[in-house]
Amino acid sequence: MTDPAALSRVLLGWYDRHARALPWRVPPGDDRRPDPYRIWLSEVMLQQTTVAAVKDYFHKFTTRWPTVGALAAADDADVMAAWAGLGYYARARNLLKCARVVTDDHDGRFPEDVAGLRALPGIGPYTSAAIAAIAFDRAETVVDGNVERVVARLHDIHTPLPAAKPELTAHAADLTPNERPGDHAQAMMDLGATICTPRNPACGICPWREPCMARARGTAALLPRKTPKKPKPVRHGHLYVGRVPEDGWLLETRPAQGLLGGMLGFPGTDWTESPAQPTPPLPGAWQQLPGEVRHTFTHFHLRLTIWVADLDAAAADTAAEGTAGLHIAPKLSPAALPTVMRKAYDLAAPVWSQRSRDPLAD
DNA sequence: CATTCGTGGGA
DNA sequence: TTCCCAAGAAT
Repeated sequence: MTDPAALSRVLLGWYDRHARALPWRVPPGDDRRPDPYRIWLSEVMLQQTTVAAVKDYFHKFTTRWPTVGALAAADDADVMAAWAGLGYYARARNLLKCARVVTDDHDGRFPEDVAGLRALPGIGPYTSAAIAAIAFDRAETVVDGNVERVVARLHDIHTPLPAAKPELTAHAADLTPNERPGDHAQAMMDLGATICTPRNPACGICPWREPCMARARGTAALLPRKTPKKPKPVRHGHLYVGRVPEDGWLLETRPAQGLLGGMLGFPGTDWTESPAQPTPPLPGAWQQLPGEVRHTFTHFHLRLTIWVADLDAAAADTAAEGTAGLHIAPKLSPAALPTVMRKAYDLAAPVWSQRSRDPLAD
């Protein structure tokens, strides 16, 4: 059974019985069409992100912004704050750009073809095919990490990624049916997520256990091969958590480009491999906290020294005006911070709650 | 083609 | 502790 049509038929049969229930999914057999806005939003959130991590954010976004038009009208800072903690913040910036293009230039409706979708901010080869297939039932081929793994095993392909990508894509395209292409795409990803997993694949209950070449040769768990990744260097920096009476905080909105771009955070030094000199963002009685904040990004480990100070409101306000993005916020919701900044908050905040219990402490 | 860009959970 | 990785896109 290596006929692609037969393979897809078997896969769809499995999907009809085992499709995962997901907040953005219309179950197989349900005649309703998915809402393209919800499919787009979920696919962007799911880029390099687990279903478990996405669920609460998806609910929060669709409740607060039920339509693409509502999202397009949102304030940038509100969307960035709502995305805080999910990571890859360029996605949130592009999400807003895309919502505004769709609203302003496409009459509030998403393009239904891959080319039109692909032209939108934050929508690449994977996401354009996913939206076209799932939301509009186009016979497009979706290739994500799951599909790469499933196809590499089905055909026992040992070429390492990313060099193997074209070959894997060709095989995936061969499997794509003209009937129910959206369900086929989701079935491929469900199979990879629940059966054909990276480690300990459950080959014994796989609907493709018979045709799978890697299972026959005992190589499934070794695939797909990947070129080794470079080690992560350690970077160091200083971060300054300043408080202003009564409930104010010294914060910065980071530049729109680069790491944590557009996100709220505490000011500090650059993060470099050789430890930098402490350099406060403005004058004050800065005190170094014991310990440090450790955080790992995609391509480096970070160790931050945290400094705290009580600042004079008027002086801080004046001084902050001299630096782009720096400002005094009347209050702070830690949930609006990216995780590395929330770690700094968690380390620094007890300093003041301790002082309020014991005013004589200094 | 290589690099940049987050985070949390699991082995 | 450390490593891997998860429905990738932009440059």
